[in-house]
Amino acid sequence: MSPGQSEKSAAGRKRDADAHDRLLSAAFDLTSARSSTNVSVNEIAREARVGKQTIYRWWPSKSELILDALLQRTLEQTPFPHTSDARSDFAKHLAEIIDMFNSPAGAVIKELVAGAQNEPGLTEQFVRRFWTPRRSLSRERLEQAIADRQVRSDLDPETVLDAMYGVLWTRLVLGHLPLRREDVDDLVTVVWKGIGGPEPDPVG
Amino acid sequence: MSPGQSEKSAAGRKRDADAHDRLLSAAFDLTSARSSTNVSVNEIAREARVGKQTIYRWWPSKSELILDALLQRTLEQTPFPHTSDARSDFAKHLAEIIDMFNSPAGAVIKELVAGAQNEPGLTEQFVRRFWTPRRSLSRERLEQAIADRQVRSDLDPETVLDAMYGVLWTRLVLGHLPLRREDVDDLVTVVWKGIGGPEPDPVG
Amino acid sequence: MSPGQSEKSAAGRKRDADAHDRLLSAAFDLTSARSSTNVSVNEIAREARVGKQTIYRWWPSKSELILDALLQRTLEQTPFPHTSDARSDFAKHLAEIIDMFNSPAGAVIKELVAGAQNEPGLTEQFVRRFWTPRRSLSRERLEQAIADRQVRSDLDPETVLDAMYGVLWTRLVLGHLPLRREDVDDLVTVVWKGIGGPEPDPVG
Amino acid sequence: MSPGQSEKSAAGRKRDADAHDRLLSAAFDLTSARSSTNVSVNEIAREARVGKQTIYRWWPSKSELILDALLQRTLEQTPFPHTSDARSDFAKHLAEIIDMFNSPAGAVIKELVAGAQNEPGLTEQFVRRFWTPRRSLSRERLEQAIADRQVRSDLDPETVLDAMYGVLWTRLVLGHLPLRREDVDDLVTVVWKGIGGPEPDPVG
DNA sequence: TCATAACCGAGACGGTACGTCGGGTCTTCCG
DNA sequence: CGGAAGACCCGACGTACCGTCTCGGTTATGA
Repeated sequence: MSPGQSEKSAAGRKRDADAHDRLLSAAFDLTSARSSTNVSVNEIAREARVGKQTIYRWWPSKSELILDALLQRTLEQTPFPHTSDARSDFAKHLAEIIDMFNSPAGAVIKELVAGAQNEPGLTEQFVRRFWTPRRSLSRERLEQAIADRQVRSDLDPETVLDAMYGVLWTRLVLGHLPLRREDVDDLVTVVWKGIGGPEPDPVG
Repeated sequence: MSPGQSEKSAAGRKRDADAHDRLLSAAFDLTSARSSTNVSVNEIAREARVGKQTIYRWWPSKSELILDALLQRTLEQTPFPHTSDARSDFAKHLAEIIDMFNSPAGAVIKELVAGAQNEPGLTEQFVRRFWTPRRSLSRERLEQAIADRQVRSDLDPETVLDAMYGVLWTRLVLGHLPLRREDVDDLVTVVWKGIGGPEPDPVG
Repeated sequence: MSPGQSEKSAAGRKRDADAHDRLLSAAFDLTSARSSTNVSVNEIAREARVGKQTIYRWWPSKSELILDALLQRTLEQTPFPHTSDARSDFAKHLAEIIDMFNSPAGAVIKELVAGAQNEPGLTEQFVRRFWTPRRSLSRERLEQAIADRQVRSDLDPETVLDAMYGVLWTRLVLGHLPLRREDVDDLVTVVWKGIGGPEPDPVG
Repeated sequence: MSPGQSEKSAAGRKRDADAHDRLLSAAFDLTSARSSTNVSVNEIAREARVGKQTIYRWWPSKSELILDALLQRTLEQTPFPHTSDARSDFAKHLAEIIDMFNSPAGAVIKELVAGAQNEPGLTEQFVRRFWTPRRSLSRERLEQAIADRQVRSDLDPETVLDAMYGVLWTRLVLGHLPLRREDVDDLVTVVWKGIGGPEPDPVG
C-alpha cells in the first residue's frame, strides 16, 4: 500500500504521516457514527483538517479510504485460538467476531459491503484485503482439525466455514436477528454434531 | 348513523394500475440489468413512461419501489417442498434459492441490501416483506421435521436455518465464492450430520 | 318563503355562475396579494373551492383567467372626463390611472405584463382586451381636442398619448419612481406647453 | 497590527474567468434568441460547458445572471451626444435607445423586466445597475440644457425624462406599438414644443 | 543557496442525481 | 352532463456529492 518505495526522484516534501492518520481516524469514526446517512468526502476532509486532494492523492475513492481505515482499526487481528480442541477454538473465535460485528467496526463493514455493490472492484478489494486474511486463519485451523481427525475430511472446507461464519455475516448485513454470543453454542453444535436424528443421549 | 362515515372521499381520479405495473417492471428490469451502476429515478420514470412525481406520490424512495418490484416478480414463491424426507426437502429448497440468487432477482436483492444500509427503515422493510415470509416457510418445514423426529429438538431453529441459508446470503452479498447447486450436498451434510469425528463408514 | 334559502346546490346553473365568480375573485385577490411569489393554479382552485378542470374548461391558461379577473374588477371604467378643457380632462384621467395603478389592480397588471413576456399571445390579449379599450377613450378625447383646436393636429396621436401614459406604465412596471398624483401637473405641462425655451412669463 | 488582518484567506482555486465569460455569453445569447420560451438554467450551463453549481455559486438566481450578461453586453454605453443643441442630442439618443431595444438586448431586457416581477429585489437590482446609470446621463444632459436656457427650469426633470423615454419602455414591454426611429421626431416635438394650441406657422 | 519536486489546505470546477414544485390534461364519481 | 377531486405527464428548479483541477504556500532533496 505504501507507495514510497518507487525509485522516483527523491526530491519533494515527504508524505504527512499525521494527516494520513487523521484521515483514517476521521473516515472510521464518521462512518461508524453516521450509519444512517452517508458520510461525504468533504466531511471526512474537514474533520481531518485535510484538503480533499490529499485524499485522492492516496486513495482512488472514498470507499477504499474507508476500507483502509477499517483495516487499520482491526489490525490487532487476534491470532486464531489454538488449543487442542478445535470445536472450542471455533466457538471462541465466533464469539470474537460477534463482538467485532457489534462494535463500531461492524457498522463500517456494513457500510463497505453496501457501497461495494455499485462499485465494481471494491467487493474484490474488500474480500481480498479484509475477508481473505481472516478466512485463511479459520481455514488453517480447520485443516489442522482435519489432520487431527477431529473433523471429517470429506467436506468442502469453504462450505463448512461458511456454515459457521455465514450466520454472522448474514445477521450483520440483514439485521434480521441480533448477533449474540449466546447463540454460539447452538451454532457450533449444529455444525459439529449435525441436526439429524433425535437428541443425543444426555448422559453421553 | 351511516356506517361509511369514516370512508375516504371517493372523489378524484383513480390510481393508474397500468402505470403502476409499468413502473414495477421498469424498476425491476433496469435494476437487474445495470447491476454495476445505479439506476436513476429519472431513468425508471422514462422507461415506464411516467412522471417522476408519480413515483414519489406512491413510494417514499427509489429503494422501496424496487422492493415492491422484487416482491411482485418473486410472488410465485414456490411452496416449500414437502416430502417425507426433510433433509432432501431442504436440499431442494436451497438449490431453488441458489437459482433465484443467480437470476436477475439476485441482482435486485443485492442492490436492495446495499441501498438499505443508508436508508434507515428500509432494512426492516426488506426483512419484513421479503425475508420473513420465506423464512416462515423454512421454519415450518423445520418444525415439522422436529415433530417427525427427523431433527433434534434442542437447538435454536433460527440458528439452524441461518447455518444453511446464511451460506447463500453471504455468498450473494460478499461474492467471495460462487453460488453453485453442487455445493448443496456438502452444505446439507454439514448441517445434518455435522463435521465432528472422522468420516463415516463409507459403506454407511 | 322556503325556509331552506341557504341550502346547497338548488340548481346546477346557479352554482355554475357562483363558481365562476369565486374563481375571478380568488384569482384577483391572490394575485394582487402575493405579488412577490407566484400564485399557482392549484391555490386559486382551492381558494375558490373549485376543481382545476373547471378553470381549464373556461380559460386556456392561468394568465387569461387573471386577465379576466382584472377586467371584471376594473369594469367600472369611469368614462373619460369630458369638459370643455381637454388639458384638465387629461390631468384628471391621468390621476385616476395613477390611483388604479396604486390599487391592487396595479399589482395584477404588473403580474400580467410580466407573465405575458414568456407567453406569446398573452401580450396581444392583454393589449386588445385591457389596454385598447382604455386607449380608445383617450384617443377619442384627444381627437376631440384637436377638432376643438385645443391641440395641434400635426403630431401622431399615439406618440402624444404614450408621452403621457407611458410615464405611468413605465413607473408601474420598472418602479424606478413612485406614482404620485402630484406629478400630474408637471406631466401635463410638459406635454401641453413643451419644455423648450425659458419659463413663460409668470404673469402670462 | 497588520493592516490586512481582515483580508479573506487567499487559499483555494481562483474563480475561473473563462467559465464566467462563457456563462455571460450563453445567458445573453440564449435569452435573446429564445424570447418566447424561457431559458432553463440547465441549458445555460450546458451551453457554457459549466456545472450548474458554478452558476449558483456566483449568482443567487438565473435572473441576476442574465442581468450581469446584459450589463456586460451593453457596456459600450455610448456617451450621451453633446452638441450645442439639446433637442437634437435627445433625438439622437432616443433613436439609439430604440435601436438597442430592437436589438437582442431588447429581448433580454424584456425577459428581465418580466422575471423581476416575481423576484423581490431584482427590480431594484435592475433599476440600480442598468437603468440608473443610463438615466444619469440623460439627466445630466437635461440639466445642462436647463443651464443653457434651452429648457425651462420649472419642471421636474424626472417627469420630463419619463415623458420621452417612458414611451420607449412602454412600447418595449407592452408591445402595443412598434419602436421606430421615425417616431422620434414627433416625440421630441411633443416634449419640446408641447401639443397645446394650433399648429405653428408653417413658415416659422 | 537555491531551483526543483512533491507535498499540503483550501476551495472552485464539470457533472449526475436527487426530491419538489407547478402547469395543463385526463379520469372518476357525485348530484 | 357540470363540477369537485385529484392522479397523471412533463420539465424546471435549487441542492448535494463525487472526483478533478488549480491556487498559494511548505518542506525536502540535489545541482
